[in-house]
Amino acid sequence: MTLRPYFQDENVTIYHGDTLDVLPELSNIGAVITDPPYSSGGAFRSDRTQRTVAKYVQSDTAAYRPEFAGDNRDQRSFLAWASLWLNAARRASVEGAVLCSFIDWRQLPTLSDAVQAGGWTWRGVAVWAKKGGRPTPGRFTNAAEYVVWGSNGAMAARDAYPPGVCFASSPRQRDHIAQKPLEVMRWICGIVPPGAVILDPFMGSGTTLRAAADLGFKAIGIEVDEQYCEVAAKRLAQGTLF
Amino acid sequence: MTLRPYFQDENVTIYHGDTLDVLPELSNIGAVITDPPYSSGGAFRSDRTQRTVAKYVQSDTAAYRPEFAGDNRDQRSFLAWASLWLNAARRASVEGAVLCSFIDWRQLPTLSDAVQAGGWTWRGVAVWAKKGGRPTPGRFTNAAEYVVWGSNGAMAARDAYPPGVCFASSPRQRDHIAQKPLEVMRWICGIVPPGAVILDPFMGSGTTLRAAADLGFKAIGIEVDEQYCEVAAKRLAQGTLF
DNA sequence: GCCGAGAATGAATCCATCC
DNA sequence: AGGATGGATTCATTCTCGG
Repeated sequence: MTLRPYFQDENVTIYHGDTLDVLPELSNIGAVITDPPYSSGGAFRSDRTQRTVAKYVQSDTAAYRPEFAGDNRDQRSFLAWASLWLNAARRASVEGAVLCSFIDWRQLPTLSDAVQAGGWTWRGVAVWAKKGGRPTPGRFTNAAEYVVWGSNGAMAARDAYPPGVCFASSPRQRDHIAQKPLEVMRWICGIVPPGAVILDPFMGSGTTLRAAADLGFKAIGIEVDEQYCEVAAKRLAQGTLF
Repeated sequence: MTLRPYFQDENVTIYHGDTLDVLPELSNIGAVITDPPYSSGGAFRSDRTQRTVAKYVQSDTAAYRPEFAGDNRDQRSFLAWASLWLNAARRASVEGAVLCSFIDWRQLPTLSDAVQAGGWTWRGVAVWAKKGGRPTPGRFTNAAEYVVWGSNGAMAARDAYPPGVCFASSPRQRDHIAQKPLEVMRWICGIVPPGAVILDPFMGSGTTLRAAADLGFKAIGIEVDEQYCEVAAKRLAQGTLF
């Protein structure tokens, strides 16, 4: 297979395609930072298999945001699939590479299993504590997302001390339902060794690449949905910061 | 078996004994709030089986704090044991009772399994974000503990909206290595329906009972180690707040 | 420019209906 | 009976707008 980038400049490369097809073609990755589909959202299977907009977007008046793919797996299938891409991403990575994957509370245990099944050493959990968040009567407000992180074997010592918890609001203006704040992705990049190539196998609107490029890293993104490839390419070409 | 309290006043009862022996004698519990031994503290069995003081206390000049029991289980054994006490605690609980158990990142997935194996409905994860925390070079600072929470069947609706993240420092002065801040236990009590009896099956130095009593709840504590029964009884008798 | 009031929004959850 | 659908609910934070 020969890969042709959807977009490329001196720092950033975007591939349009399924992650499991593209990953085997890559190598020399120093850090995998990503926000995969959670396949979450509700106690019942019928809730989880809704469209992503129905599951995750509450307001009718919210600006239109398109669906995203791959968010309808059941628990066992999510584990198997996550183990696959995590293993493929590790094989593309150098010894000592870092992995950071976002997840919600419901899939955190399953993802931690998948990380280890994929051959990574699980090293901890970091927390994005959201300001705001939707309250539910009589329950704890669901106000955090989690970053399961680890490494491909031993990690080199390094003089950096990224905090374990980041307080930040969801971005007001978004191209993707699950878009992360730039501030949060910059925080995660604090774990990356200088000079490492950063890979996001579920690029979405490209916040990881934007943060990586801003911080002087080279970065590669993979995205299955062409409309998000376009959004990300525009964002990176324009240097839009939000 | 007849239970004789180690300590009792109008709001609080302490039983000295193994939780698995005492729980079958209890009933009418409205909330289980506890901080069990994590059996964590290292990637290897030889790390986990150190004495608790060696594992968790780094400073030589720290005031002497006694060992605590039940912290040496491996992963599978932890799951089996946690499922046992969680099930026993649920059997002592009323329909709709709430469960909150502290845990660290390493055992969070296992505890979430045990909660469900014990018959509780898993409803989420709340976060205690610690101020400070010990930085490690090149890693995310391990600066959070987690509260796996759920209920015994359906929960009654209630007009309360406890936050999902609590930001608080570890107590300066501690009688127990794993002692939680009173502020954190008060926060957790925000999920408890008015009038519920609160149970802590791993009482330790009694912070849960102290917070519960301060907020007007009746509370029951179980502790296997007599010296902690004494510490907690003193704390509750004196009304010491820290 | 600053401040205060009003409005919008969030990877949500539950439950009654409908098929 | 069980899956799918749709509506109601909630508050901290942030944004907008006017004075």
